[in-house]
Amino acid sequence: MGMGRPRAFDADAALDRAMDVFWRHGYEGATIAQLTEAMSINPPSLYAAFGSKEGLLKAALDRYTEKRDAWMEKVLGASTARKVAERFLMEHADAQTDPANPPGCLLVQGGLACGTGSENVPFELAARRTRTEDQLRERFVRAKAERDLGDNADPAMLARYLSAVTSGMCVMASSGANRETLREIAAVSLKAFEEQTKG
Amino acid sequence: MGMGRPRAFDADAALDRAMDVFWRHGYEGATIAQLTEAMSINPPSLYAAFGSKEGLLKAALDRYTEKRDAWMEKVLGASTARKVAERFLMEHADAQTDPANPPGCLLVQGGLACGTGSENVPFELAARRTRTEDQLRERFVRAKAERDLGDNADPAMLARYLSAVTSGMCVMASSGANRETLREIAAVSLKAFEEQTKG
DNA sequence: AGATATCTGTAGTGTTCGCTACAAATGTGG
DNA sequence: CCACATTTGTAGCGAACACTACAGATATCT
Repeated sequence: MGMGRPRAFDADAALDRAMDVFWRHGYEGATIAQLTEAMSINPPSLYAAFGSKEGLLKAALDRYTEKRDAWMEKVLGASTARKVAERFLMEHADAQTDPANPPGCLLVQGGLACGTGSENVPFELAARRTRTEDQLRERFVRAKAERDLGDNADPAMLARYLSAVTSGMCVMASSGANRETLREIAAVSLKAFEEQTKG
Repeated sequence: MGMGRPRAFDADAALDRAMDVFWRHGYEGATIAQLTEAMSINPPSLYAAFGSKEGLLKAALDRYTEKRDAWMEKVLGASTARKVAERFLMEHADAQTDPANPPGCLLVQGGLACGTGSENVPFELAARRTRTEDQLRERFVRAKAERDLGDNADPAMLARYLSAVTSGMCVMASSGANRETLREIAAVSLKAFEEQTKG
């Protein structure tokens, strides 16, 4: 028994192309025609590999999360909670205005509100955003144990605050805010973070 | 010559219904069938009154902006820049979790990224968001003239910061954040605002 | 080499989309 | 009461949507 004709395209490279389309047009705004053209494959290959449009999105999100985890490891590796916050905010400002990608972040631009039948998509994106928030919170819990953060610091609230600010930066980036503007917002937010860890 | 059969529905009430659908499902996720059903009219009435789906969105946004302007007048009427920021942030936390509306804000949930042919929609929403930011900035310029804010305060940056935070709160609200959570974020942001106006 | 299993490209499928033709209905002005 | 202008409901338009049947191509395993 044979093992069948091998796949002629690289799945990860194709997912990177799909990510770009979902990022630029949102889940519902992206059409199969645009996706297959960007991925340089035909519809049957897409459906054989990923099952459905939503399956393709999930696969693209998995790949996005992989990259993001590597990035977060670097951010969370900073020596203090304050430096973690600074890296997180500043690198977000840069990433969201990186000309190599559409503006903002796939987890926000992908779709906050979707039509009937795609209700799962916003949930899926929210779950990935929550993952980042959880990683931050756990890092701040550690900082508290290490006496880097004071006893009255609230790791969950600090993580939520940083998550909210970066989500807001996504919205600004999607309407054309430049890198300098986002960095200013990040700088103000960092001061808020510092204030919050003093009290 | 006669004046024709009069319209049998109230346009403003219909727009309120349409707003809700766009808000909940986004521009692209909202279908004409859902809109007409919510508005309790038939497609020809919709097209006679608003021209197209995009025309309906713009009309709904105009109505939304009207209400928002009234709301902003109240916010901007506070006696100091700090109180303006506090009202702006706290009332946003409440409005975005008001059970009378879908979570978040129409100007964000409506669609940050859209498909080919609807590129205008994100621009339209962004323009309305910018309006709010402009109103805040002008209020802070006034506060500076009144010696309420110091000479080194940056009205444009303060306005952008508040705008970014409330946009971020929209994203959190859309994924289920409750009122208390948003108020906490607002409180942290208010401290950042205060810090920024001291330096 | 031959049998088998999977992929690929062509060419569609049925459904839903935004939108509209048309005729009946309903008001105004003369 | 009559001509006219506009709206209303029914019914359906062409186009675009996500998705797939099918046949030929290309690999593996015996």
